[in-house]
Amino acid sequence: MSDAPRYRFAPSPTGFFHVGGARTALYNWALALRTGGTFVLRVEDTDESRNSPEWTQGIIDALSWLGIDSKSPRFEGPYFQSQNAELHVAAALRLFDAGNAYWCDLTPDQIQARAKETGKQGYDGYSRDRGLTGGPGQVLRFRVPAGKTIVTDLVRGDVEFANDTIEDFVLLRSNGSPMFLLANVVDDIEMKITNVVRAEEHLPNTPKQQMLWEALGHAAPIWAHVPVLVNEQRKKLSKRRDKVALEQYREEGILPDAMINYLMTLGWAPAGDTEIVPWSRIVDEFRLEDVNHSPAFFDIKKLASFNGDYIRAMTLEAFIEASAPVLAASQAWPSDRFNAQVFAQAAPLVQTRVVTLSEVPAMVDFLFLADPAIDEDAWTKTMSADFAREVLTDFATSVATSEWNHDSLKAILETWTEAHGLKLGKTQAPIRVAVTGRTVGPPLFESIEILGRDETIRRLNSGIARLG
RNA sequence: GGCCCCAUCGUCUAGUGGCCUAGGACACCACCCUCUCAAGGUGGCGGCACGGGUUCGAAUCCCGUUGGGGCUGCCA
Repeated sequence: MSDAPRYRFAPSPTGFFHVGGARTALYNWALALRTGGTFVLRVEDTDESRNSPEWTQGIIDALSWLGIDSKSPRFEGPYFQSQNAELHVAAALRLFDAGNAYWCDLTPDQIQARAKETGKQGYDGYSRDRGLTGGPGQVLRFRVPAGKTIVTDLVRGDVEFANDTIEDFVLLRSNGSPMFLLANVVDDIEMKITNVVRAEEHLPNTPKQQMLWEALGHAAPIWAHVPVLVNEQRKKLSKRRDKVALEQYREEGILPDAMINYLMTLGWAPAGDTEIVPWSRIVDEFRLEDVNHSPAFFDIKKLASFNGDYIRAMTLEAFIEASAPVLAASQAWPSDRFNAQVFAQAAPLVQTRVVTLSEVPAMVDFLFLADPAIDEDAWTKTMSADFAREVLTDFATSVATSEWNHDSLKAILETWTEAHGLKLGKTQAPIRVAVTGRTVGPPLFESIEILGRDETIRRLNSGIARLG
C-alpha cells in the first residue's frame, strides 16, 4: 500500500470556509476514497495575519459538515505549516549550498526603480552573480535555470512555460522566514504527497514549484488544476463581493448533502440524465480527466433547487429532526409557545413547500402565535369581497359543531360555496387570512384541523370583529 | 503590458469525427392537477463565439481572430 496516492487539501485559515475551497476539498476526498489513498489536511498558517486557533477549528468543522471526517482512516492531519518553519529554512539553505539559490539585497523599491529604468517588469536577476553571503536585509532567491518547464496536468494536459518568463522568486524573506512557494513544496515532499489537486489560480505557480521539487531532488507530484468558481460577472468568487462562506449557507438551512452534490456538479457531471446523485456514486464515477476546463458560475438558485430536492427526499422523521434547530432558534414566536407535537402534525404540509430549512418557521408561525400576524395587503385584498363577512360568519357557526377533520371542514365550505354560486378558491381566501394572516401557506383545512376548533373559531370571530 | 488558461442554450453540463434536425438540469413561459402556495406531470423558449483549414463527413482535429478569466507580492 506504500504506493497508494496521497492527496492533500491545504487551506489558509481566513476565518470562514470558502465554497471554492469546499469543492477542492471534496474533489480530493472523493479521489482519496476511491483510490484507497489518503486525504491530508495541512493548514497553511505561515502568514501571521491569517493565523488564529479558532479558524482551524472552523476548517475542521466545515470539512466534517461536508462529510470529510477527520476521524476516518483515510484522513490525516491537521498539520500546520508554521510548525515546519525550520524544515523550510533548511531546505532553502540546501538550495543555496547547491547553487540553486542566491542572496539578494535589493528592496522592493529598488527593484521597482530598476524595472522602471530598464523598461522591463519585475526583478531582473541583478544579484545572481554578486556572491552575496546572506545577512540582515537580504532575501534568498531561487536561481531559475534556463530552458523550459513542462507541467503535466491531469485536467489541462501539458502546459509549457519558458523559464526566462519566470523571475528569480524569493524563497526566504529578509527576516529569514520562508515564503509560501517554498514552504508548500517542502511540506508536500515531507508529507509524501503524490497528487496535488487545487484551483486553477495556482497554475502560474506550478512551474516554480516543479523546479523546486526537482532542485530538492524529487520528482514532482501529479498536478491537477481545476477551474475556479465565478460570480455572475464571471470573476473569481471573492470574500468581499460574493456570498462565499460555507457557514452562511449552513445557517440558512442548506443541507450538507445538497451542497456536496451541487458543488460536485460544478465542472463535472455524473453519467446519465440526473445530477442529483448520492455521494457513493460520485466517489465511484468522479475522474479528474472528466473535469471541465472553464470556470463555473456558482448559482445559488440552482443550489436552492438541489436543496429542495433533498428536503423532499427526506423521510418525515428526518425532516422534523432537521427542522428542530431552526425552529428552536426562531424569533417568529415566543419560544414557550412552540409545541413539537403540533409541528410534527404540520411537517408533511411544509416539507414540499420549503426550499431551505430557514423557511420553515414562517410556514408554521400562525400555529404558535397567540394571534396570527395579519398581512395588511392580504387583508384588504381578500376582505373586500362582498361575501367575506358572510363566509366568515357562516363558517364559524358551522364548524362549531362539525366533525373535526379536514375533510368535513372542506365539505362544509364546499357546500356553502356551491350554494352561493362561487368557487372554493375564492371563498377560502377570507378564512385563510383570518386564521393564518396570509393568502398563501399550507393547505387550509389541514391547518385548521391542527389549529383546533376553539382557536379557529376565536380567530374567525376576531376577523369578523376587525371587519367592523 | 507580460505569462498562462478557457470558449456547447441566460446558467451548470452531456457530447471525445458519422448515433446530433446537439441530450439533461436550473431559471423562464404555457397547460394539466388543485382550497392558496408549493410539489408533481406535460409541453415550450433557448446554444456549438467568429473565420479559415483537415476530412467523404466536424460541436468534436489544426490555425487564426474575437471574447472572457487567472497570475504577475519579501500574501497564501
